[in-house]
Amino acid sequence: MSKFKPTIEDVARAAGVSRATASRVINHAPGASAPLRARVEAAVAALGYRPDEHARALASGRTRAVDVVVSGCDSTKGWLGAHPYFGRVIAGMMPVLEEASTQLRLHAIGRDDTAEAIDEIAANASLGAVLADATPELAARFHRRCRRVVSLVPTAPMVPGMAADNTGGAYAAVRELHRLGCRRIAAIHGPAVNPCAIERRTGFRQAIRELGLAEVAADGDFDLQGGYRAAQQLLDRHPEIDGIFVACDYMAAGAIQAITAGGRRVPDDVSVIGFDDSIAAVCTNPPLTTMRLPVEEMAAAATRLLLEGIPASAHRQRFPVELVVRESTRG
Amino acid sequence: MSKFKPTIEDVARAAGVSRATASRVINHAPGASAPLRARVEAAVAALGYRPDEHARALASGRTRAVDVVVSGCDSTKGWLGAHPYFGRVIAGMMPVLEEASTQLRLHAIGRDDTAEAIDEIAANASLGAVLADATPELAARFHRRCRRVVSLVPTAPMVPGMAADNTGGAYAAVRELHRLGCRRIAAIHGPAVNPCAIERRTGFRQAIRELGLAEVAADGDFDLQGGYRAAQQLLDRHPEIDGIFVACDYMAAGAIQAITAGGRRVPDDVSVIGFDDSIAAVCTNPPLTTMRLPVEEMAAAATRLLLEGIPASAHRQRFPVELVVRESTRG
DNA sequence: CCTTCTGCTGAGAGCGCTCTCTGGTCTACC
DNA sequence: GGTAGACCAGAGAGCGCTCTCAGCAGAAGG
Repeated sequence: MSKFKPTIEDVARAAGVSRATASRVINHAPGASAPLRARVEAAVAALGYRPDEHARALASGRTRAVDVVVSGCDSTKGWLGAHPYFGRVIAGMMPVLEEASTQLRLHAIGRDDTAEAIDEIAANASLGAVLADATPELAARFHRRCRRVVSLVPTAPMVPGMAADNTGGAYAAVRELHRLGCRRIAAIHGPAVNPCAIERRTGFRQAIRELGLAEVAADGDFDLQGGYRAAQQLLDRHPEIDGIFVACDYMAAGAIQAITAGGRRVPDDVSVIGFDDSIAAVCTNPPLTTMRLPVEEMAAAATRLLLEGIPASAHRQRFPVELVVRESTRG
Repeated sequence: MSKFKPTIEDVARAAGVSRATASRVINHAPGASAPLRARVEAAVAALGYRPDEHARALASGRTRAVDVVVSGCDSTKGWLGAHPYFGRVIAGMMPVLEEASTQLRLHAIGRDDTAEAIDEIAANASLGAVLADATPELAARFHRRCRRVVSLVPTAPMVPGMAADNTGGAYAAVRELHRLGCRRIAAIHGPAVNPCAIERRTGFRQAIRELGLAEVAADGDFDLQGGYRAAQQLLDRHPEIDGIFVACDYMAAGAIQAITAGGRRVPDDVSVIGFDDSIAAVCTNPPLTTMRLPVEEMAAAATRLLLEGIPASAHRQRFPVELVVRESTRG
């Protein structure tokens, strides 16, 4: 209720020490004797003192804050709100930040005004930025400008990244469909420019080639409608298809709708494997067998890297992608 | 590339004016002549100057930042990451903040350490906080401590809120089911303590009573498994059910799975109406008819309120909830 | 007993900005 | 011509904090 906000000056006075000593105690810095330490701590508790982040940042040049950057917000309508991916990124970062009592600042930037946006983020030096879905070019630009940047999608080798094994995941998905007896396996790929989509495409191709199957594929846009249309088109042209690998659960949800709308059953007639293991995977009917993208783990690792300071060495960590069996593949 | 970060001092020097004048120009404050204004603006552009947020906040006592608070993060596993609601809140706020060049800080707080969390947020005075899912008690505590707070869920009358017409929405959903011919209408409600769930329950009851139908209902926990179990139990005990109102899309996805797993068809045997119009609604099979919660609009309005300063009058704005017809209700 | 070293502590100078307050110029009006 | 008023510019005092540096003990060593 009381409007009064105590400053470190107040704490120092209450404890009968100087501002410098109070600061030392509050920041757990060495060079303060036990008795004074205790006095200051008592004063902090008594006054309910909380350091002012801004003053601290100004004086020290460091900020207890991490930026999360979501790009491509204008191009895909409702991208940020609709796609389950971003919630997972944040959910993965939050506990790590919590523990380090660091703030999370969210930035949504469009395709065009990136320079402006980068400047803005760079201007308020945070501990660094997590790039949730940046293109390799954007990531490189960011890296050049800010240094402390970690990307969550595959990007140029010089910028640190936590990337999932998309290629291996797609490869494993196809092998799984094949193991279950599928012999006419098609793919619904993501946007041709998306780095993750590219890797998943590569993994799919590799598996198909190794298995000696014909490559049948259509493109979606990582959204539901795209999945629906692609599945429709695929089944239309290749009615013999008995398994579909879809590069993203959200598209897979659309694909399942298209398949059943076309009078076929999932998984009896067509098995479907998605990618991500997002909320979309559990909402479909039947629930989706999918390749789990460890988004939370990746985001947490990226955050830790930022918090600890990026070593010159650590670049491009790979995370395994695992099969999660549900009911869209025949048992 | 250049590590040099120009300060307002540099701008002033380059423009040949004092720091005060430079500040006036940069902040679009009155009291600077056109020629000087032009010189300062040129200097800003030439140097690539960006005001330091921290210094500005420290000096002025105001921050261009808005907090978003997500509570109940520890109680429900993966709540933040899994539930589509939060992404929509952020998506709604982002454009408004963008325009006002204001930052978005995200806070996830648990059920227990709320006092600590409130203090922390209050300490770094932002423009205010948007409470995404706070209980009425938490909202009241926040309001007492910070003043500038807007809740997105129904709450105590003294704390400003943007709330959807949950009651009316649930009422309308039941009327719609009835209009389509359903005569044995059941409900799957949300948690008994959740304010939104309570309102939806009220709306459901009111409609059922007016229609002279028997009240049949089960409880879920706003999650998929809860919806599944509730639907299973409902159909088990009341096989004659031909329509279900589910208080949240995510639960409805589970309900649809349970209904079809039990050998009935949606919508031929049982019509289902959800609530929210979240991503879950489009991923189900068939896609879900639902009551659209205008989350983005509510979040945007809340943000605007914070940005403009909350007038003493404006409390408890209500947003209409609209029917979105898809395929889980018989045509 | 004096010097050197170590370990605490406090004084004070900023960090980059805002904002009040003073002073100075220019127009308007008596 | 003198005074009031309006308007504009700059000086300077902070905002709350960090961090360097100097000072002053007391311990150790000669």
